[in-house]
Amino acid sequence: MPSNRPKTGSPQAPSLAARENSAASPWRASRERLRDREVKREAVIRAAARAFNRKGYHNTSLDDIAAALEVTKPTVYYYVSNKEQLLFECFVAGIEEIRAAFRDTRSLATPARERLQAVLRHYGAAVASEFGWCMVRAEDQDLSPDMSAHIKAMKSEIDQGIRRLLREGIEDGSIHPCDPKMTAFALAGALNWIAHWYRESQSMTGAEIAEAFIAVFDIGLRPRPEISNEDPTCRPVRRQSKSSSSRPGARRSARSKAPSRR
Amino acid sequence: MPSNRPKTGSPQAPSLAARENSAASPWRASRERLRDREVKREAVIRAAARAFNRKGYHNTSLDDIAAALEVTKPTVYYYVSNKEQLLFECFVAGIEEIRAAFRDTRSLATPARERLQAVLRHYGAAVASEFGWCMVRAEDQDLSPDMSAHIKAMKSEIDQGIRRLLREGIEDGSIHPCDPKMTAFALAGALNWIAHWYRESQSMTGAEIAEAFIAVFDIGLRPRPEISNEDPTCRPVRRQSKSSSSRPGARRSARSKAPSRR
DNA sequence: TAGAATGGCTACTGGTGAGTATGGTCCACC
DNA sequence: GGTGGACCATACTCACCAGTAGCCATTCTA
Repeated sequence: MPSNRPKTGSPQAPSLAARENSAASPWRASRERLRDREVKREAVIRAAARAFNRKGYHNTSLDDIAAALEVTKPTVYYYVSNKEQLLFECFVAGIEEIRAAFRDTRSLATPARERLQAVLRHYGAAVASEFGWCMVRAEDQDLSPDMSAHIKAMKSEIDQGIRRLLREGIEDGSIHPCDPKMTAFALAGALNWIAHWYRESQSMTGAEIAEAFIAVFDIGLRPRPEISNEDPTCRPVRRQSKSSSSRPGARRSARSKAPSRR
Repeated sequence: MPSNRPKTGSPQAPSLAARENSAASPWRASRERLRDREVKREAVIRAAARAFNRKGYHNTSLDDIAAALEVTKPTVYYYVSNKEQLLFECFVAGIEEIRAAFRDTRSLATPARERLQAVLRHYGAAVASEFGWCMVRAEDQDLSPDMSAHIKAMKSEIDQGIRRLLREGIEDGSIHPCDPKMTAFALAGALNWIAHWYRESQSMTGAEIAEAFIAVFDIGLRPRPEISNEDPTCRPVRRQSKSSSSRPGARRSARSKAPSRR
């Protein structure tokens, strides 16, 4: 195995994405004697994620990232070794969420379809998160073979996890027989794509989008005589601000004004 | 409206993607007195698409593209005005396929669900084509506001087309009531994502992948008592080379030990 | 209080790649 | 047999940006 495999910062840390989302530069706090290298390092990574998200990896210079933090480029290099590593760390921060989702559901005793849905909800939330762009778009071509291999392995792990849940669901009867491989591709693709169009300004959260997608995948397009429009799983997604009338086809009963949890 | 909207080369040409796929440089032919500016221009665009596809937009220099054609950079600039336009042209070449699919199906008298499926089949083929990467990945951030707006408009047109088919399907009863917006996102996302993982070496064509996805979307994950496993729509996807027998549906096929490519 | 970390800055290097100035060659047509 | 234009190459310019050298200030430690 390669001796210089990329360091993941603190691999066992609870997850960068999970922390509270302070947009302010911690350098100000540093001046107030509060210094914590790890906090700053994470701020660098988070700033990078935001910049990549907004302008793309190649259109973001380390000067941009430094400027966002009100420091200079060498300061950024004080916390990360290079730009590539920055992308890698963002990727890891994003995917860690999904891996956690798999760990959490593994112990549940529910049918596989429900466990799969729980995973997909987390998946959607992760993709719509600050690190979603990096997780989804980190390209082989932009990374060294080492890191590329790492990323590929982690992606494959997620893919295999979904396939496994599908197989289990087919076995326990909670999922209609299908080709696990292609189905996993379709599910992951739909969710990954969220990173391409989702902006935080959107009226829905990532989990809500995932919920809507799950409904689509669950029911399917072909009419289901056994499920009425009243079924809550095919309710229209709720919208917060704009055209509140989402006029979903059919009677109107389907509206049901999804009880706004949260 | 902006005076300098990007020229699309020959907008009414049958579609660049449709032509035969000659990998050879036409400059050799040129030496043999056969000169056709348009043919060369398309060769440039196709070479660009191939390079973008393989290495990404930012990792591809115009020198690379020129080298692939056995010419020099100024020659490339003789046919296109800049790199950005190259990306734009590739995008247009890809999306034109999908627009054609909508035009073709518009006249059909079949239920909307079938028309939608026809469109999605074309969609999948287009995304897996040489120009798929460019179509799917052309980023706002890499393009001038002008071109970005153009691309956004074309993408929106496709999106709206899918939503319309969904609404029609809900109305004519061929599609189970759903939220057209989110469903369109899910469908398009799954198909778009093909561009991220598909390589021509794959054993399936784009249309075959689309077919498999359609089956997933059509039936849904939740078990359907009214559809047996024998139903052809939930057959495992056929593969060409390896297990050549398409061995449709049925018991053990569900496992299908998805031949771990590579 | 020396001196060692620590954290940050200014000011650079070196490479890459988009785009161009200029000029040569071949052909068509007069 | 010369002239103009289409086509393509050599050989640049210029800007941007990743990454670094070296120095300064502050804080911690002995």
